[in-house]
Amino acid sequence: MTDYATLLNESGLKATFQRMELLKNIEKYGHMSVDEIYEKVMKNHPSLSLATVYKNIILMVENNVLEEVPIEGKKSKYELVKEDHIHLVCTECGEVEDKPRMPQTDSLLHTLTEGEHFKLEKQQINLYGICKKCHS
Amino acid sequence: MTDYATLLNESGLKATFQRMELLKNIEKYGHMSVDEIYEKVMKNHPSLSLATVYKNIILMVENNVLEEVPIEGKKSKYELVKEDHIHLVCTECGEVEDKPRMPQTDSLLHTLTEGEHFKLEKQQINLYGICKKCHS
DNA sequence: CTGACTGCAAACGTTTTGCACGGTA
DNA sequence: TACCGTGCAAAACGTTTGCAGTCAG
Repeated sequence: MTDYATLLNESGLKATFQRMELLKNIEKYGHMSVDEIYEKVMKNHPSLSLATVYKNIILMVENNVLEEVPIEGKKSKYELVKEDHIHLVCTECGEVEDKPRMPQTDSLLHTLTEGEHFKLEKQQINLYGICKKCHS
Repeated sequence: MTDYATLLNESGLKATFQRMELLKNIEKYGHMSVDEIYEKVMKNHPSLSLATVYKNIILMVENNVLEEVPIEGKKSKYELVKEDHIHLVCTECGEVEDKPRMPQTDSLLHTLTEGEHFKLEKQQINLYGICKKCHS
């Protein structure tokens, strides 16, 4: 789908096989922790080093290709950088689902920081609960 | 201020000196990471063990006395459980400030999960940016 | 008085680092 | 070809655990 090689190059990073595999899997599964990524990529590329995964995640976060999703009581997950959205986090199975952000939300949050001398850079909304699958 | 002994007992926990010191410091500073808590409490109680800090934070989170505040790229901070609010996180100095939550926000987020079969339990809003002090 | 809590030290898991080799541009 | 990226192993770090002694209820 996405052209990962171009994405990487435009972000100033070399397009190695390992990096493209990381991106492919993260896009496929949506949100993944470091070891989930490691396990998945290992299947097609068993010589992959966990150190490489760590180095590249840090690098791609710094270069705005990936974004960290910190989650209460669990290890952070990572997702491709995309337009602002909300996370539905299932407290049972740990799955994270994206929801589009309503425009009203945006203006509401901007209003909040106005007159606060707080230079807003980024918004992060996580809703915790039980997802469709687990709620039965 | 708050009667920590009562708070602890009502939560089913013994009111030890160490626990009350943790709570006193967390309330005083608002939001603290594990080692910030450890360092501060150590000053008045040098024999404190880091293991005790860990054990008690886990316990107090489980018993709804403390709440974890996960933050991008940093270690989680902990705060006293209180009514819903928004976090302003400074990306420069790391300080976290509370802002009261507007009622509209609440209904907006509830609306989002309606028809989603997502049983909403808890909302978490973090706004990242540069705070008053750092922005000069 | 008894079970729960503390401090210590060791164990454990996760993340980072240094280095020799290999691959991208 | 030059430099950046990879894999490996070791080191560093953060967190958890087990246990003997202590304390709150």
